[in-house]
Amino acid sequence: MPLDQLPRHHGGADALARLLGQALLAGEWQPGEAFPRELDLCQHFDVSRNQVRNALASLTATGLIERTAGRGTRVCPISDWHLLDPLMSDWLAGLNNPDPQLVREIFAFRYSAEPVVAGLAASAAEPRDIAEIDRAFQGMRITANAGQTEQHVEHDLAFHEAIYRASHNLVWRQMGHLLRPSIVALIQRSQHSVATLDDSLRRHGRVLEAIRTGRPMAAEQAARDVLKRTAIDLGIVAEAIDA
Amino acid sequence: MPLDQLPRHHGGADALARLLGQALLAGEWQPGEAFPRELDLCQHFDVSRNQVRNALASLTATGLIERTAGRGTRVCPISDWHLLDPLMSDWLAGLNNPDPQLVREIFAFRYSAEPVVAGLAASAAEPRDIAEIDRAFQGMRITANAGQTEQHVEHDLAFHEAIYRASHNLVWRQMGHLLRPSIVALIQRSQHSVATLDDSLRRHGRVLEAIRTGRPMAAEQAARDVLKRTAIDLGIVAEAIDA
DNA sequence: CTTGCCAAAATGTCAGACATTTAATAGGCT
DNA sequence: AGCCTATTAAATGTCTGACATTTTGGCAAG
Repeated sequence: MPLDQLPRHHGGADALARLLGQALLAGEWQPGEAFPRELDLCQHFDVSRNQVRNALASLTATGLIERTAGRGTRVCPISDWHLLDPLMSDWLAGLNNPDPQLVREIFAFRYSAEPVVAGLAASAAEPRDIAEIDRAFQGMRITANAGQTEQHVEHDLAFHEAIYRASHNLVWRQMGHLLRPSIVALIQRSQHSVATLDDSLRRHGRVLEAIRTGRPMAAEQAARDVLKRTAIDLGIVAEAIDA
Repeated sequence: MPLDQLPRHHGGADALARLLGQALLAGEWQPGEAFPRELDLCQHFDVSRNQVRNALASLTATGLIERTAGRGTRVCPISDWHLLDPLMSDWLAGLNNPDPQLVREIFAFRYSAEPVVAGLAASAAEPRDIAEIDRAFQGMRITANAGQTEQHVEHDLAFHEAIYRASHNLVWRQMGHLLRPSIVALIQRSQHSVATLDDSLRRHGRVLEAIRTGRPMAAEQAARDVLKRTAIDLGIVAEAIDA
């Protein structure tokens, strides 16, 4: 609501869309509330109406706002947000402190979906896919120490995304986008001790092994185990539920 | 590629985006191929450059095309398409003869995902959700004869969408959009005899019952059975694999 | 109290000129 | 001949101002 509290921006319409989108994702406006008018945005950010309109078009496309001629611009309820839009995932991943509720929802999705995806991957993966997963895994191993969390996270991401790709299904592959916000939230919340990193690595390894040997059931279970570890690190569940 | 073969359109930029989007989905252009220039589109459809640019912006947002200044507009490969974008689902559902490959991919996704969703629904559904599913089911029952396929399909859609909603997960709910193209393709391909309709109805009923009584495992299995029936009707697998 | 009309305010649209980026091309130098 | 560079052409991107359309609310007449 307080437009004045938003920072100035640098860059084109995409940067503006990102700024406004992230403000909306952070809950700066309540659903149903009115969004600032075009001309106010022009004035505040000192950009042309063109750029504002382009940015607002992106926000409309992601279901964050709804615009009608004469009425104005209103903020949509969370249930209307297109969480699967890659743009949205990108904005979410760049958010400093995403809504915990949202993080939990996305994680709950992963917890139910990723075992299935791993199972499909175990059935459908070709040597090239396995090589890609393996490369990401080796990357995780090498960077599994305190000073390289940045690179470790990238390899972690690549690992999971490669599994989605290995499912060889167009729809599942699209969902790989959701991984980035989920995993980025992970590092922002958890302090990876050496012990948990080692444990996490071992569990990832079991997923890789199950996919490599083509055992869907084992892959499902292994993926579930990885996510149990992740749930603990995210602070979603208390420690020590599983073995 | 042959721009001249596209029909004239009536309506605004949204209608134009729909027209072009469906042409792309129908495979009128090969991936990597060049897309007509803005001014050519303006001339051919006799609309302003604004409308063309808005339409092309939608196509860009759905990952169908990629635009770069100076270079032009090129068609993206299928793997880049945002199949989960509601706009895309809408266009797909309105397509007369969608790419069989695409239909199969979407169905394969549903076959792996929907049992999980039904299981979640069995765990999380509240009375209101169950009432909604039940209402859709009764609608299917009433319209289960030859002359009312139109309404029957709508109730069928409502049934499955209600289950996605009953999962009470923001991400899964978004995926309900994919149902429409999938189910619309179903009626275009299969001639519902009275016997298959009755069978399909019985299987849907078992899903409802499992969700109502809160049995996730049973719901998973029942959902799988519904989709096996659907696979036969879609011509994806031969008859009579299951009981 | 209701109805109808008008005015204000917001988004949507148009037209034209201009800016920027990219690719191809022609030309000159070694 | 071959390579490097400057120029040109062609496409998308941007800006600006005016105008159109839709919605809402208020005001006045019935």
